[in-house]
Amino acid sequence: MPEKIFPDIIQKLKIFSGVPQEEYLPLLRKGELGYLGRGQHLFRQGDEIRHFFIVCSGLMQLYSETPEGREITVDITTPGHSINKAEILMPMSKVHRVSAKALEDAVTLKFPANWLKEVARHPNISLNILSTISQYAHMVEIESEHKSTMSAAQQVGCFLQRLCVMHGFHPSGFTLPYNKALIASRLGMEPETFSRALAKLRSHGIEVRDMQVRFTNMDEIGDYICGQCSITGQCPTHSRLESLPPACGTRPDKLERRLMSVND
Amino acid sequence: MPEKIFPDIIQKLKIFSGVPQEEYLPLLRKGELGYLGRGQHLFRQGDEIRHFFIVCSGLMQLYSETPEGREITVDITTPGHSINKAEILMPMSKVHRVSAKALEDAVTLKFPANWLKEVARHPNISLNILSTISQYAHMVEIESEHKSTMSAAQQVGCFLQRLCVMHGFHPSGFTLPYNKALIASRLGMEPETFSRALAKLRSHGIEVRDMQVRFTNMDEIGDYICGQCSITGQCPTHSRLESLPPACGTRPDKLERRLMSVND
DNA sequence: CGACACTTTGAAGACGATCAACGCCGGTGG
DNA sequence: CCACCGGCGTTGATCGTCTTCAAAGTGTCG
Repeated sequence: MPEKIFPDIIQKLKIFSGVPQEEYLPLLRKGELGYLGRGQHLFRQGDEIRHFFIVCSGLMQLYSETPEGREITVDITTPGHSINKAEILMPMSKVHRVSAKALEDAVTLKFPANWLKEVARHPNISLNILSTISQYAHMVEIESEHKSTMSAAQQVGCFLQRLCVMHGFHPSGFTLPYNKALIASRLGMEPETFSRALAKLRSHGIEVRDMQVRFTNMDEIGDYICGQCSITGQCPTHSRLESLPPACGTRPDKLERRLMSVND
Repeated sequence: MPEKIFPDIIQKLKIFSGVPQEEYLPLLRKGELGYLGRGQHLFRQGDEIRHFFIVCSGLMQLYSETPEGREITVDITTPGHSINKAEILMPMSKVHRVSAKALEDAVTLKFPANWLKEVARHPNISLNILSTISQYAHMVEIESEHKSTMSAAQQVGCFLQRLCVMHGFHPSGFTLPYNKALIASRLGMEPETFSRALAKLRSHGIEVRDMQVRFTNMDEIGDYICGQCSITGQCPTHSRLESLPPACGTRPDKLERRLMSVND
């Protein structure tokens, strides 16, 4: 009876949003609760894909390792999110491309892979899954873009703001939900670079001391995060942070090309 | 009657695979043919999302522009692929995040956005859409990872091999389907960097002269492209290219950490 | 032939990764 | 209670890679 143990989580599952409880509770009950200690793995890169998971409590880190031992954090999931949708629904992948590790004691609901394929035949649920995968793809695309266009400081600034929005924190003061080394790895940079980025951001209205984050210049933080960056409204990052020395200066010829392309 | 004009394309549409023709042809006929000259836009960054497209002929470039006029190529679609699935199925995005431009004269089938939402209620079609979006997300994720772990030369090598597989080219000699500047932009690097990367690759069994690509060392090119890189089989890139000077040397402490983590 | 787009090559500079060292803290054990 | 240790974060110095700027080579097309 997972809905008895984690009522708040279970009621807000995105993949079941809009589906009546009496319809999806029986489906959910087919899941098996699993308990993980901090540092334990849910699965590892290279393991066969057998299960679909919903995280009920605890943070999970999805990461991949290069042959040389470099570790890249692909995603960090919070309770209520699911793991493995995309891999299971992609016909030709049989093996996990990433490892999943508990960053703290965690509880998961585990389903056989086929369960998801069955459930996905349900039109409403299928649309929900489509929507979350699309959203994820969107986010990855944007971050990838940022990686080639923004300096480390800009990326960090953008990330902190997204963090604030997505977790519903208060911009004038919140605590980082995980440590800095992890965030750095999540952003594909070294801890040293991350640290130096924070230093640069202080003069731009983003203050981080220990684990405490504070955005000043609140007037610029409006509806939060633009289409460029993630969701809706105006983007404080792209306006505020552009005064940071950009990763690379603008090449005038590109600017010209852009202006010329207006009238084609 | 699009199926009369582009029979080969229409019969191989991924979103309809496994669905009987008599079922999807009526749906397809609701589409409207559109003709684009080279350089014309299908839509632009910031436009409202109104349509779903299937490319029937011609290459389309999806790209986004930063405020400074830098142009990032997000994707290049070949005939038979669709454009806009993810954006339409993501509830909160109302506006295109990227522009779509014809790289050559092109023909598209155009559907109202709602058409896709309707069609997606069809269980088979919905699974097909899920699968293609998952695959796309997967690819973006991998390339993003590559961006932080591989040198420019390694990325280019990896890309060329994927190109060869995905387009079904013969590894011992094929022609680049689009120019080098475009590939560079696709990989998020400058044309100069791309050019220098090709020079480095020559001593590693990948020869590119003008638009002609030739892989030597064929014995290493097996089933092509590993789970790390994209699809199935063995990955020539990760084995062959690791003798290239890596982007950054391996840090022994990380290697140790990795070896230690084997027994937890 | 000359204009133009594309590619290549060289030289300089900027940025991030790396290496090393230090400060800070919480926990452990004497 | 204090000394020691390991994990974490910061800072400084150095180095490699990619970007940038500049210039020259190649090809196509009018």
